[in-house]
Amino acid sequence: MKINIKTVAKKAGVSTATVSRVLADFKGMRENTRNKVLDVIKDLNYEVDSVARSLRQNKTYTIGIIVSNVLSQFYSIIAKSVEDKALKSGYKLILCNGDDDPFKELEYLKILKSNKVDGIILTPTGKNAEYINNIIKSGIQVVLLDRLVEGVKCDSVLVDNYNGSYTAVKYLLGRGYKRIAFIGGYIDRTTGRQRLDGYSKAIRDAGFKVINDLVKIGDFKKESGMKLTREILEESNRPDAIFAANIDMTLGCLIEIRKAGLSIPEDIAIVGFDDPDWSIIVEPPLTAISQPVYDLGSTAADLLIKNISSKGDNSDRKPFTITLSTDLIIRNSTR
Amino acid sequence: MKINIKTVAKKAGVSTATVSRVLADFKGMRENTRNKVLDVIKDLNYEVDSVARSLRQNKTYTIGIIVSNVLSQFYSIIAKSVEDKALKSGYKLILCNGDDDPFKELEYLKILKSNKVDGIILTPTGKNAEYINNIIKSGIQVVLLDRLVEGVKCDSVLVDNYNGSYTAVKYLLGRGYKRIAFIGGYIDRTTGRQRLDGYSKAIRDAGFKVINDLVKIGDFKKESGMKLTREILEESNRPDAIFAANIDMTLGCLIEIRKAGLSIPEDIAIVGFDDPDWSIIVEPPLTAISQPVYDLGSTAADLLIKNISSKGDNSDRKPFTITLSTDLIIRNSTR
DNA sequence: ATATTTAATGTAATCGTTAACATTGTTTTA
DNA sequence: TAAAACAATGTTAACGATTACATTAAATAT
Repeated sequence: MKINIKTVAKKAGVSTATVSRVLADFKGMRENTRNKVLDVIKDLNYEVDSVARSLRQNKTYTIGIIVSNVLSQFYSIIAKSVEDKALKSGYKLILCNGDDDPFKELEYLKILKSNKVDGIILTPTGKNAEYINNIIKSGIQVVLLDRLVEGVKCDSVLVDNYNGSYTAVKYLLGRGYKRIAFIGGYIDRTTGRQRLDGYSKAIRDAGFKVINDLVKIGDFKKESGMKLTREILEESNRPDAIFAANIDMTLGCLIEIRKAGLSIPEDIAIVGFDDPDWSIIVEPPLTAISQPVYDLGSTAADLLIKNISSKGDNSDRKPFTITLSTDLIIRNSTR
Repeated sequence: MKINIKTVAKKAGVSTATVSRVLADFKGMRENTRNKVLDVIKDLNYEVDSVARSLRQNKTYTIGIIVSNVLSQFYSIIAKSVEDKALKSGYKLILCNGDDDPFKELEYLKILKSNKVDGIILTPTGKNAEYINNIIKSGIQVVLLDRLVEGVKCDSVLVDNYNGSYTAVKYLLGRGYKRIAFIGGYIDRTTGRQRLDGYSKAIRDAGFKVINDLVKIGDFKKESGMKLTREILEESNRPDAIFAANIDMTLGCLIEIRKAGLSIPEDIAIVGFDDPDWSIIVEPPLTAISQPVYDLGSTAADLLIKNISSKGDNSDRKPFTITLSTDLIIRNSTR
C-alpha cells in the first residue's frame, strides 16, 4: 500500500496542510497536533517524496558538478570538497564527467537544466557560452571552477596558474637549468594558456628565448604526458629540465623517464604543477607547485550555495573571481 | 515567461498530449503534426521538465551510488565506470560519499529513497540491513559492490579478496620471507575480513603460526597505514615483509618506510592489495595484487540497469553474486 | 454512398506535495 | 459579554508532465 501525505493526514485526523507544516517545522502549531502527526509518521514509516516537493517548490536541493574526469586526483578532490559542503547545507550532488569534451559538456548541461538543479559548478571546456548564459538566465546559479569561459558572466574560483607556473620555471632557472621543456595541454582553456604564459614569461625574463621544440602541447592526460616526454627525450639536444603542467602529465612524464633509464635530477630535473599524494614516495620526491585543491572546491561550493540562497538579489551585481594562490614545494627532483 | 508543455501545445495548435507524444517519439502520428510541434519546440527552446515527468512516471532515470570515499583511487574508478555505463543508458548519477560511516550511509540511503532513484549501487558498511531491505521492498533496485551485508538479499559484485590475499602472502612465503606483517582494516566488513583470512590461511598452510603482534587492524586510510607501519617498525623483532590490505594503507606504509630510512626490499618487502597508477614510478616499483576495478563498477552498473529494466520480473528469483578475480603483479618491492 | 474499422488527436485525471486563502477556535480588550 | 485580534487548522488550486479513455478524422469494406 502506498503511503503518502494523505495517508498520514487521514490516520492522524488532520489535513495534509497540517502534515506539511509538521514536515516543514512550522512553529505556530499546537504541540498536541504536532506530536499526533509525528507519531503517525513514525508509525507508517512515512518519508516525504522529494520529487513531488521539488515540482511544487521549484527547488530540488540538488547541485550539479561537471568535472573533466574524476579519475584525476585533482577532480576527485574537487568532487569530495563540493560534496562535503553540499551535504552540510542539505544539498545533494549530481556528478558528471565532461571528459573535456564540449559535446558531452553540453549534454550534461542540458540534463542538469532539465532536472532543475539549483546550481551548477562547472569546470568548463570553454565552448558552450551560449547555453551556459541561457542556463544562468533561467535562474540556475553557475560558478565556474578552475577555468573561464569567454562571454559568460558569472562568479568563478580560479587558481593563480600564471604565477604558479612562473614561480616553478623561475626556480628551475635559478638552479642553473638552461634548457627547460614544457609539457602542457589545451591552450584554448585558460588553465593551459596561463600555465604556458607563466612558463614563457619566466624564460624570457631570464634572458632566454622560448624554443618551440621544447614546448609540447597535449591533452592533460597521462598518456599524452608519456608521448610528449618521449618526444622530448628524443631531441638531439636533450633538455636539462621538464616542467609538466598538470598532475597526470607529470605522472606520464615520470613513467617515461624511468623507462628511458634516466636518473632525476642528475640527467634531467622535473617540476610538476599540482602536488599529488604520491609525490613523497617517488624517487626522488617530487618538486611541485601545490594547488589548494580542496579549498578550490569548497570555496566554489560556498559561493554557489550562497548565491542560491540569495537568488535574485545578486542577479545584477557584477560577477567576481576568487583567485587562490599556489605554493612551490621544493623536494629532490631538482638539484 | 515560462515555457512548458502547454505553451508549446497552444502555439502549435495541438493538445498537450500530442506534444507529449512527440517528446516520447510516439510513432502513430501524422508527419505534419509532428513537424509542426518540433518546430515550435525548437522555436521556444522548450526542454522537458524532468521533475514533473518523474513525478508522473514514477521513474527518475537516476541511480545513486554510495562509495566510501571518492578520494581513494579505487572508488573514483568505480564512480567513473558506473557513470560511463549510466550515461550510455540514459541515467544520471547521484554521488554520495558514505565515509564508511553507517550513520552517513543511512542518511544518504534516505535521501536516495526520498528522491526515488531507480537504483542504488552501494559499497556498504554492513550496518543498515533493515533499511536496505526496506528500500528493496519499496521497489528500488540495489546492487552491492565490493562488500556484503548480512541479512540483505540482493545481487552483488565482489572481488575475490580471499584468494587475492592468499596468493600475495603465499608468494611472499615462496620468496623466503618468514615474518610477514599484515596491515588491514575493518574486519567487520567482508573485504577486511576476507583479506585477513586469506593472509592467515596462507601463513598456516606454510606451517607457520599467525603472530598477533604482526597483525594490525586500522581503517583502510592512509593515516592509519602510516600509524600501523610505525608500530610494526618498532617491533623488537622486525618483520621481513608487510602485506598491506588496500591502496591507501599501502601508500601510508611506503611513506613511513621511507621516513624510517629503510630500503625495499633489502630491509623489508612490501606487497599491496590493489594496484594504483603510481605503482610503477615508486622506487622500487610495487609488487601488488591488482583488482579489476573498472570492471567491478561497470559490471555492477550493467547488472543494476538490467534489473531496473526488468523490474518485477526478477523480484523473487534468487539473488546472485558475481565474483571477479585478482592478479598478482610481480615487480621489485619483493626480492 | 454508407457502414465499419482503424488511425490520429483531444480531454481530463493523476502523480504527491506546498501554500495562498478561507475558516474555525481561542485569547485579549473594552 | 461582545467585539476584536490573533492563533491554529482546513480547503483547494497549483507545479508540469503523462496516459487512460473519449472523440474525431481518415481509410477501407460493403
